[in-house]
Amino acid sequence: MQKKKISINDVARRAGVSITTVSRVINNVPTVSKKNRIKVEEAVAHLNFQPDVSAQRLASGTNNSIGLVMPGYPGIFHSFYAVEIIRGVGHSCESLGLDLLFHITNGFNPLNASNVGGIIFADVIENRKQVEEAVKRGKHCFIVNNNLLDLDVNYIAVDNRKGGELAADYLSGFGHKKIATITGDMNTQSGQQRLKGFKQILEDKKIPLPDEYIYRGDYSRRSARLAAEHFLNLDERPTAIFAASDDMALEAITTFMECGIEIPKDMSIIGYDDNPACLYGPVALTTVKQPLFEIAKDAVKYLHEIINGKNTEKKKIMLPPELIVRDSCALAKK
Amino acid sequence: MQKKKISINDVARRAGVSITTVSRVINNVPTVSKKNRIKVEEAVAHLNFQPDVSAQRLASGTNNSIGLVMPGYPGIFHSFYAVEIIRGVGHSCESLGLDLLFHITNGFNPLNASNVGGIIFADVIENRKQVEEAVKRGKHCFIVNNNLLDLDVNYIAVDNRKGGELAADYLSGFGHKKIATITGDMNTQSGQQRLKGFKQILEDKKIPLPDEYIYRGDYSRRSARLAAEHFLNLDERPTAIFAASDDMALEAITTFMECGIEIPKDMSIIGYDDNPACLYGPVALTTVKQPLFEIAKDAVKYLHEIINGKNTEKKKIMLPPELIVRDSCALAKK
DNA sequence: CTGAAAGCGCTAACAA
DNA sequence: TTGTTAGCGCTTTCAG
Repeated sequence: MQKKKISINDVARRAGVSITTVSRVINNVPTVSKKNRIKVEEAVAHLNFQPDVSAQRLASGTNNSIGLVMPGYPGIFHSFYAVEIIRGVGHSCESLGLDLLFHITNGFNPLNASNVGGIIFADVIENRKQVEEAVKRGKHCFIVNNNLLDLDVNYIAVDNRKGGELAADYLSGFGHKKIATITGDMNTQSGQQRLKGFKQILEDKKIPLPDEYIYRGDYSRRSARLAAEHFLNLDERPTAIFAASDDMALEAITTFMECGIEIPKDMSIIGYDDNPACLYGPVALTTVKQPLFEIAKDAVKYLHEIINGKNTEKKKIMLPPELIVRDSCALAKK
Repeated sequence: MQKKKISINDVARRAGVSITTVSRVINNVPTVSKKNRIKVEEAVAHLNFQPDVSAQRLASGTNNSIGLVMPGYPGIFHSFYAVEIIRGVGHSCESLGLDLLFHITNGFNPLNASNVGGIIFADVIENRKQVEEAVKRGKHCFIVNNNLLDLDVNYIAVDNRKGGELAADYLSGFGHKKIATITGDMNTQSGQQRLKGFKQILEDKKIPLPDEYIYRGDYSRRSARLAAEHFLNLDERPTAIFAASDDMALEAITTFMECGIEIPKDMSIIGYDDNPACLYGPVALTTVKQPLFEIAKDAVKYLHEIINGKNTEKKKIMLPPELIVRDSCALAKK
């Protein structure tokens, strides 16, 4: 069991002041005499006092904590995406002094969010219901990486469609006519949108995209290896590939190299993420960068403002991705 | 701003009962007549009522939430370790109905843990002070992956030393006499212990271990690549390598293969973690497995019991690692 | 600048 | 089986 809890009363008694004064000191209210402030601080230190957060919340009606809801589908935890979001949200909460309630959801359980001031949804996959629920309850929500356009809710995302366009545009600019793609998980908006953008550019440029050039991956390394093997077995091998994540790009490169294919001489590959873990591979990877860490940080920052009523109009933020050119793409052979 | 909060009083009024009865229904106290229970449930549903967690905690003196404190050093978030722990703790909390407060620490800020029932420390690196603080405050703590033997605190860990021994023993059993290692981060207990176990076996078997066979890595892929290059440049190249993580093992393999070295024919490599992401690489990796997910789950389970006073004696759990034999090691050449 | 007093929303005796 | 009542530890008027 816990040690006997020491409360604001104990501090007040020891400092010889009222509990109100102690409360003022705790909350940095300026109207406290220096003398009393010092007495209280001494007592706090001596008694090792920490205020009871539940009581503070109940009394003040505020709640300086936010929930991070992360879809729990297999593999998401080994994705660069999830990890960057957790990092960004975590760091941001820490620096703002917010409690971070972390929730892995299966998408079905209802969310009891009464003990958080607001919620960040890191992507929305099978848990749209939860978002709707939370909005209905009047909770402040912020969606990351998904624009639930039909819902009137704050979001911040990177334009995945634009990212797919960037990749396709870059590869076709090298004169490639046989461009394939390893898609991301098609259950995610990011996977869908990247493919959509990619397709669009090829169509615009009248570059054919046969079905066998679209391999449905799922962001896992395993799927990328299978994709690479699939492309290798094609009569008309592609000469360039857009992988919807760096992880997949790297695994494809490794697979190709094992078969004696040189990158980028024989095969151009572009990834997605700008995952630093892929910087030191066999070839420096050309990729599409999305500022995930920053997005997560911004989401927390805005949500915090919204919770405190400082920023009432809905945020709808769509950031552009950025092409990072390195060494994994080259001109198409004649 | 939030919608006006609806409270237990509103429910009671609508259901035509006292707030006590409502409270009983919420908490599944059996002594409520079926009729009243139904009335209350109707009101709860109709009003969309969710109890205020802060008030519940304050009134009941219980706290069904646990804190997960994760050291924030660079790279930990891209480590298999951190991710597995987060997954394990997260899933376990969800199934037990516990709130999970996630805290990335820099090791210096004091931890206000008054709003959690207990704390799980995922490894302890530069934040030993925080553990001592928490223990001193009478908080229930559970340390994962670190046996702070001098502190009387619960812990659950895998025997890293034993893991190092397993690896060294396995490699030397193939007749290797030139065995090198890429260590983990030497600021971590895991890094230190794995090296210690590794050294011990070589010493026992009278296999020399020159300084240049010990490369100080830090669990990053980058360090493994540098290590591999270092070993390649040695006059006396090692014929076998123990990498303190699968990620590093894989990066080393990739680097070696780029230089035309065949695995395992020319070089045996054993990793650590049994990271499934490394299963589908160029060579199936022989490795030392540690059940991280399970450890994290157990930590939550025990902590939960302890918080509820069901299990008072201190837990000191040290699990053995397990050798997983695949294809990346072979007999030393004559 | 300080303190008394009235709650915040809920739980837990206790009495009925 | 139900309701009354006294807090849980803190913040916040409002007088002084």
